[in-house]
Amino acid sequence: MSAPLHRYRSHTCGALRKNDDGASVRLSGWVHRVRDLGGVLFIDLRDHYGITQVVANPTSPAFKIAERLRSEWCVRIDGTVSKRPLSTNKDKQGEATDNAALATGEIELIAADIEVLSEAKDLPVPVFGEPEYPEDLRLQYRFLDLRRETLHQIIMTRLAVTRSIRARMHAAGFNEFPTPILTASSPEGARDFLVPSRIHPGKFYALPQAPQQYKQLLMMSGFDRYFQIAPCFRDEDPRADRLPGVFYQLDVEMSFVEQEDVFQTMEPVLTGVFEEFAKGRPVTKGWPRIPYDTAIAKYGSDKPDLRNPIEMQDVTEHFRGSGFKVFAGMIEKDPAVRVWAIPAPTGGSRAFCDRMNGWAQKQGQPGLGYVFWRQEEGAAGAGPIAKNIGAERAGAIQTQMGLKTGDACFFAAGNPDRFYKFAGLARDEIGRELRLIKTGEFKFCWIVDFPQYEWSEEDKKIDFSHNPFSMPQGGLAALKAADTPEKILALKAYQYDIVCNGYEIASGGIRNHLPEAMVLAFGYAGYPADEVEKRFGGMYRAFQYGAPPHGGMAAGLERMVMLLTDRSAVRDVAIFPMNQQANDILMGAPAEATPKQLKELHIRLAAAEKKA
RNA sequence: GCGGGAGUAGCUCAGCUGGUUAGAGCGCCGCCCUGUCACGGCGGAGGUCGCGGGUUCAAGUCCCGUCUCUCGCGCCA
Repeated sequence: MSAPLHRYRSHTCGALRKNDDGASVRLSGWVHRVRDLGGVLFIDLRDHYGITQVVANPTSPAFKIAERLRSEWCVRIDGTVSKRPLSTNKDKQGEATDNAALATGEIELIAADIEVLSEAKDLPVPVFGEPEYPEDLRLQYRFLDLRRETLHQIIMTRLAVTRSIRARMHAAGFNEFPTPILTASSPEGARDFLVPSRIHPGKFYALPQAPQQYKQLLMMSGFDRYFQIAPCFRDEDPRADRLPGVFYQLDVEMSFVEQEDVFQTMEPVLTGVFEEFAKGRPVTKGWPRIPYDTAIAKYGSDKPDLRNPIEMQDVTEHFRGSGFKVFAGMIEKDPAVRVWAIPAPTGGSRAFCDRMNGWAQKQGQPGLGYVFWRQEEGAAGAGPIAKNIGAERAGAIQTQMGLKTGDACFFAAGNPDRFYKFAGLARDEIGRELRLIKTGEFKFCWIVDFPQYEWSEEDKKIDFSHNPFSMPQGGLAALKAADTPEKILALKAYQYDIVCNGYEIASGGIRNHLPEAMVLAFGYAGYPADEVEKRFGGMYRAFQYGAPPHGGMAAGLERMVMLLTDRSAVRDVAIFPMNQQANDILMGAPAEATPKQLKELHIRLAAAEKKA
């Protein structure tokens, strides 16, 4: 030990072990916790790498300084490593998160000298422990929140996931391309964040909602396989699974591929990433491909949680002309009306059925009809619907659904276009209430064959249902053959989602790369050819010069990390998230601009004009 | 834009059909304590009950308005 000590540390707080016994070392870190016993004082010293217990004895000059230390002061401590004399803290079964066994638990540092590097005020949010703290306070003091063990580890997991994705994508022959952040507004989709131009008065850049057009242009440019962990900016209201402002996507595009090629390439990448970070939790091998229509019919959702075993069935025929006048009347009046049966294994009690009925009313529905089967009535079942439809129909439903005594079945009737969502919600609720959803695993599927178009009730016109850049199945020929609104609405797209545990984690498609097909496709949605050329000028032009068939997908990074780290909100896995009002309350954004800035940008605010 | 929930000490929350000086735990401060690791013991400070108005002899509590946060719907190609 003849070399001079480093100014701040010879080791990290996670490094020392019992074979370092007797060594003179220097540590720097934060005061995690102080336990002052009067005659002896313990400091848990923490840095990124771990925690080391420091002991200050009253005979040491360090003792006086140690008595002053408070939580989260930043200090440098010199001392001698010592095997712990009595109890160690290595194998302890830690209950509290902060008190899990320490890797350094067999040693401690006998303090000889302590230097206070910087003091900390009283903490608005504690770093020690995991108490509930309001989110706005945590966001305002994000730097303190990030020091906390759990959040610190979540962020490290996020970084590791990102690293793993990059390695796997590179190994699969992809290259990572950065794409512009200041770009043109895209007329479809979410609201843009706009950036005013100083050089061009009255004109605006837009932050990309996704690098969609750039990645397609890279395919036109002959690069073959693109990926990027790309920031995406969308000015929409957030949700628990949707970040306000910015989120990151694993964005992928490949040339000369069909849908199956994208599946074969990406499924192993994502399965690999999930298995790497799942900590033993099972991950679906060989993801089922579920057509969109099937998903709606069986699960009432295009992002079904497959951990929930409930599968719905169509039982319309059992209610047609039945004594249950509400449903029978609906079926009579509108041929599109279907009746969903939502089986509820083990849900066969009046109390449970009533509870579900109450739940449906809270959702704004008139109720949720049901039949439940118990010993007394046999197949005839019990409950108001059972009485109305009679024993024969009730028995037929029981047979079709494969239900046993002690089970129940709920019924939702309506036009599928609008009503499937409620059936899906009921399926979720029943699964949750009956604890049928197996936690601790990752159930993946592909949702395929999305419709290319849908009828927009609001605009009274046909519109793209998902991605306008997707190629319809059957390509140009199918587009040309769709000469009626019915045929247009029946077109399926090479468009797919990856769903895991009820979350849409990726979305993609095979793109429409033919200018003629693009004009046709947009035309059906009401966009004239000259507008397509104007709005998507760069891409439309590129399509004229030998566009390769191509396709890809984009996967939400935060959603994947959220699932892997068992969080229920994507905000937990973002490093510096904004709050639900899209405020960055740590940095104070958005903020007012100075008059000088506004003038340079040729912006006059209505409020300022009023004052003037 | 719409609907649900919340707002009482720095934090988590209690506070009954309106009724004397608004409480507890954690945190903070002080004192005691030589083997703790959620250390322990004793004491203390700390409140415009989100804000504004109203009803009442009396409002944390009831009514109206408003603000903030949060969850969901709309929206999210």
